[in-house]
Amino acid sequence: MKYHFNEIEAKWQKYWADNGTFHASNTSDKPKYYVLDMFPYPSGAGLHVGHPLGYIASDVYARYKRLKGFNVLHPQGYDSFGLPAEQYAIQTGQHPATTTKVNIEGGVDNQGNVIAGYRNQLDKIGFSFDWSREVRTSDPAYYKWTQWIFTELYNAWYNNDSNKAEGIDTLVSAFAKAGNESINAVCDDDVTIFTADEWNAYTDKEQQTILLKYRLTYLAETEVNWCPALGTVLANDEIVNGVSERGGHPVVRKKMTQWSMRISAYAERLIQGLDTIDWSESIKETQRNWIGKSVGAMVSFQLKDHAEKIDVFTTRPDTIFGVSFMTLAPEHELVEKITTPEQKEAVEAYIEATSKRSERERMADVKTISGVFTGAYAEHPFTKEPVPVWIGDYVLAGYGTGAVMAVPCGDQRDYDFAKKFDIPIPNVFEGIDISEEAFADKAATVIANSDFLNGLKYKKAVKLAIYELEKIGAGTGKTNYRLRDAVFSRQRYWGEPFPVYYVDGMPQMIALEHLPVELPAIEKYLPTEDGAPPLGRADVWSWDTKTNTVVSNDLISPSGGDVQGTEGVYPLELNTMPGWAGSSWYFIKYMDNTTEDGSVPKEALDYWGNVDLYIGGSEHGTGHLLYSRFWTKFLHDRGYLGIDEPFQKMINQGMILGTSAIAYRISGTNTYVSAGLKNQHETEGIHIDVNMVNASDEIDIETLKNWQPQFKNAEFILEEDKFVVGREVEKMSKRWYNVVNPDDICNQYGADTLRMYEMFLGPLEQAKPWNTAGITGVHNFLKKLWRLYHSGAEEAFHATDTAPTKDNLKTLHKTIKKVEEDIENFSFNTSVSTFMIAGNELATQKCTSRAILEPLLILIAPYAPHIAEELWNKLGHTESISEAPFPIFEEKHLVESSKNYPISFNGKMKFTLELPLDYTKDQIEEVVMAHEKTKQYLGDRTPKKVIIVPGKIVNIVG
RNA sequence: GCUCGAGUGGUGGAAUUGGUAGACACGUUGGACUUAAAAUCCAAUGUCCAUUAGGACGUACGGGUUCAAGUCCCGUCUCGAGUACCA
Repeated sequence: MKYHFNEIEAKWQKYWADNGTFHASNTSDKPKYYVLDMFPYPSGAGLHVGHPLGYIASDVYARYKRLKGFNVLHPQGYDSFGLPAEQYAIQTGQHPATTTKVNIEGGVDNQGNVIAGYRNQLDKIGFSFDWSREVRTSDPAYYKWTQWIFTELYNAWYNNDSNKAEGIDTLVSAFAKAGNESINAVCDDDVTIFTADEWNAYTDKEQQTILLKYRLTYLAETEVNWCPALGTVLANDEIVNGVSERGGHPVVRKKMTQWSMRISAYAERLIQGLDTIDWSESIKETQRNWIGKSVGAMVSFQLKDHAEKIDVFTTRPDTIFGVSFMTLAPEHELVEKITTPEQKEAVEAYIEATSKRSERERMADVKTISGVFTGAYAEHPFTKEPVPVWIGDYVLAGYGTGAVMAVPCGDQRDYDFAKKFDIPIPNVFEGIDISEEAFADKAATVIANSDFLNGLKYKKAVKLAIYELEKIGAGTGKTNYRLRDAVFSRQRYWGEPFPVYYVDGMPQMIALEHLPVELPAIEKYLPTEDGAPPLGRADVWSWDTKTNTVVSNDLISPSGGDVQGTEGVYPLELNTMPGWAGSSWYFIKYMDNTTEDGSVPKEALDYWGNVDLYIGGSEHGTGHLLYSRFWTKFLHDRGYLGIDEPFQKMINQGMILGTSAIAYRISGTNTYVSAGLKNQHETEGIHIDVNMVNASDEIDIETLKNWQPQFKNAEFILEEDKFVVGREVEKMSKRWYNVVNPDDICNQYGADTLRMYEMFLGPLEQAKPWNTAGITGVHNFLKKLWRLYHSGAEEAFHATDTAPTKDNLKTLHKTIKKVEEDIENFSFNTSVSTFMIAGNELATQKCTSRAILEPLLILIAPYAPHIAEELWNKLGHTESISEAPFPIFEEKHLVESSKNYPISFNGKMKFTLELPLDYTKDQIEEVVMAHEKTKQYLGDRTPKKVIIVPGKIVNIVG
């Protein structure tokens, strides 16, 4: 009987769906295990073979954990809000909800494109997902809770004393009792001190304005990254090398009133938490860099002839006596005020010139040193000497205070600046030559020429400097973080609407019982003519506070302006939330998707806890993975979650690259040469579709001629009657014609082959090229496996109750041991090899024993579940193989009585010798030395030494 | 520039604690079966020298430690990823 994988796979996929085989229960005596994939954005292009790699790995692990007796939660869903659907909507006029649905469920869009649908593609691969828990972030039932979390963040502040987020009401009552002086909160820099009496005398609007400076999500005019091409603002992590991550469009700085998330409040806990989770060191390092913690001091320099002080942050307060000038960012607010009339022209010209340079130019051009003297002087806090104040664009407005105390002897940038403008470079290091470059080695620092710091090493000097600064009121120890608050508004349509309306310009939250606030219908998915976001086009987009519903804008008081809302109807927020909003908590929603109101009951939260294993790409290192951790910690603080970290262990799968096929065309002609002949001509490489090329890199000329018109009348120079193409490894992309569709692979070889081959390609975390040619190896293995169970007459199913032989048992148990170790270490590629070896050995042994064939199937089931189910069923089982227990390894079957010792001479293996394992060193030496081959290799030399490691090796030295 | 990771046959890769380098596959070559092809099966396959027996070399490069190094140490080169005036 032949291995009809298509029939078998369809049959078992249907069985799993019909029987709810992989439905996870929220109550179980078994230990829980939560395996999660980063959910996909359902794009119209569908999946290529690179996408399911991580899903296959997590599926193997999930299935393995089930066999090991765990209650496994393995859900899947869609991150279905986002830019591509909206861009497509702008182009085609289709509602993004429609195209998103087609992209997930399959169908034909109104452009006539046939879309396979993510769900259909995923189903073909045979994943053990519990689809009853599916989430879609664009589903109102889902984003209701995204909106709710937003309101919770709004109604919270961060108390540094308790080191957690608290309800805003505790802050309000503290203000009413004692003002804000003793409040130790994370808040905006510009809050002023007020007393309880002052607070109580403020109008409601004044109070609300102050509270916005404390809330964990807040409305503020901030300088944002505006991308004109996309018509929206972007978060820092959405910008790569000064251009937008999506599309590569230029980004400019612009002041706008936007919602922000006070993630900076969690900077320290986000760093500390990394020590408690099992993630790769590289991604932890990425997060640490992004958060950018630096410990140092704030120092104030009093300006001469001005009341203001310049505050600077420094990590080297120990070098304070080395300060010979200060530099402000050109955008610094004091620049205008302190510039002297003589310098005014030069300063203004400089500011003008730098503001014209884009972020990108500034980054590309680090070498050029530029700056201008303001004419102003500050006073050194200790020496009282005048310190000239310069401006320079090497100081960034966005980091620290936008000003630095320049210590040219200890900082290369300050050094270069001082050299260029002939500013003195006082040396504050003992025994260090600074005539060539600055000296920045903290460990080797001994301070000199620095009054009370003389002779001290780095650590002590820092401590003493801070102590003295505090004593004279000129500074204090401070830890600074690079992490900025995250802008949370997007001027887009296809995102979560904010549950916010405005009364007299002040934001008001819509209560949970009235959520979700659903996206309104609009005509066109573009900004309005006067520049408002797309939601500005909605006619029914106002909040009626009497009915708590969204109503027509016409119901806002017709007089408009300041007296809006006289009817209790107010305008709703026009921005939507960013792409990362929905993905910041989706792993929680999977824990229960059955409740009427969509809430996740506490029992489910407590039972599943955090994700035990998270698999996904490392490209989300500074976005999704940071925001999810932030929201988890926040929800933890507010008592909604018991866990403090969302993802306990994470594995980042490597990218699967395409192996492009290149045909070589002789330059200036329409003649193509086979790859072996290309060096005889001047040629250019033309990408051709990899799906037309066979395993030997040959292509049929007729196929190529029919592929694209340009080949129709082309000439071909063959070698040995064959036309061979070149190969190149590059990113899998339509552009290079190297995309391989998993559906095609499933049809031609089967899902089990696809699954095993993806695992066989190489280590999970490593980037590796896909080459369909190699798939026959894995496919042949599955065919061999099938024959192992069909050894009867006419290849009918055949399994016997005969006792297994010693060799059978040895093969089986060796396999159990290796496969179990491999899965635990996520070394899936080596376990596929192990199966092949086991298959080959058992075939050689002509094993038909049920006692071997049954456990073998269980081992293979996580990798090739369909064939395993089919054979398991044929063996007489009525339950799914996923209910079976994982076989137990027994050492006794592997115990050997002898070892094939390698015999080396001076470390080089020359021959092997089979010897009993219970031989002592002396016995081994005796046999080896007496062996004729030893004498042959030794010749007339006398061995100096014989190294014997029993059970391992013999090495004869001499 | 800095941080991290990686360099092993024609190709993907294996070697988990220093102990037989190249498992398992792909590809290639030869053979069996077949009218033929496909499928299947068998054998060979790191490089070089040699008719064989066998020998030499070999894990990016140069050193070192060790009886023994792909593995440990020092230096160099190349590639990839992240980050980039962070005070």
